[in-house]
Amino acid sequence: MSDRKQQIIEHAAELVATVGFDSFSYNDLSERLGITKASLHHHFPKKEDLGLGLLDQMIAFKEQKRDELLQAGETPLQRIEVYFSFYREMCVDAECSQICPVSSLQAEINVIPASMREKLMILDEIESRLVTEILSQGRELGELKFLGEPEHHAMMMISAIKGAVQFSRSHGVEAVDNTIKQLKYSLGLNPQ
Amino acid sequence: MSDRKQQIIEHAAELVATVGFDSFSYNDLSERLGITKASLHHHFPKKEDLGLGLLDQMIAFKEQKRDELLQAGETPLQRIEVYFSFYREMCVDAECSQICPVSSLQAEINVIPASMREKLMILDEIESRLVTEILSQGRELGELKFLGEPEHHAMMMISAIKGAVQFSRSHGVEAVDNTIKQLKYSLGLNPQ
DNA sequence: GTCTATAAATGGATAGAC
DNA sequence: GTCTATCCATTTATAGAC
Repeated sequence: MSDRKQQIIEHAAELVATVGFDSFSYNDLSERLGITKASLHHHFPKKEDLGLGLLDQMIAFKEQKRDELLQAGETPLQRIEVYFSFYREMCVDAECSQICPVSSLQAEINVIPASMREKLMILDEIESRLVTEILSQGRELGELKFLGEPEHHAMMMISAIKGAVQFSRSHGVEAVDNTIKQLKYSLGLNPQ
Repeated sequence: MSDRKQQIIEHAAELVATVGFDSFSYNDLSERLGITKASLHHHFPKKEDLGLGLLDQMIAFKEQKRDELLQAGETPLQRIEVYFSFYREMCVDAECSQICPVSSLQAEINVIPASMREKLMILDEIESRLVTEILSQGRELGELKFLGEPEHHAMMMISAIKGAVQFSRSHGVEAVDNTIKQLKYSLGLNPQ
């Protein structure tokens, strides 16, 4: 992947997280990058191509993060902390309020091309499996306590944390902080 | 409010829940209602006016639902069941997959007019207070068991259920069902 | 790879007749 | 209240020169 392509995708990622896929234009990218719209079309002929390129990148990034997290010598408890803080930083870091790009694309599911929907499902799968695995291991080791299937609890936690990030746009970071706190209770933890 | 205005708002609500505020056009509405774009502009000169009209309607609807729920002779436990089923039906009912219109607008927060953002916060407040109140009463009566502040647990629950509805677009209704199941555990309930 | 120029379609919005 | 007609800006996308 050329540097330029990479650069374009990075800005596209930011725009998806702030305004959504359908609401940003090649013109927005053109201004950010200082090149013309025509040049952008050279790299990604259709907006759909750009969307797919972005999703491929997101999949690679998520797989890498997952492998880092699972191969590091950390305990399930520490892993879940890292997972939480990833989302917490999402709403603090940016100048313009960002949400999880996956949430953003899910909200636009009836607007984005079908080809993008498929890749979106892959992304979901990776995260679901990751959290499910952490929860399973955590319960086996006695570090985490919860009732029901790890897979179901993972789904609830993922929904909650992503929903909270979206909510933080009107309620501030407290929405995320409080949600994380209660999710820790749901895992039998004491959120100090 | 004239019948026509009401009718327009209803279709706008559906479009916000399916494709989002920025992604539907007066042309979409025109086709659905069988009147021209110009006629739509007569009722709502700017799209922002339509958005505000819709939000006012949503606020009124939510206040009414809240009053019904709180004044009915039901227990907190039954009320929380009604609350859950409201969101569950959201992803089953529609021909085209819908999400909570509030979630949809939150995802577009950097795109919608500032005047709409204010009304969106009011909507959030109503729901937060409602769930907080149900949880408070439920714990006092011993029907519900959870640690931490009712307000914080409410925020987590709201984020989770709305996030799950959004997730159901790629994961099916099970995302919502499983999330509800685990949320019940978090309230000390046995989700049969 | 980047540019200028331009096409074709769509979006929000207005003027004025009926 | 609804229509036709029209305006202007924006958006996606292409052709072809450098």
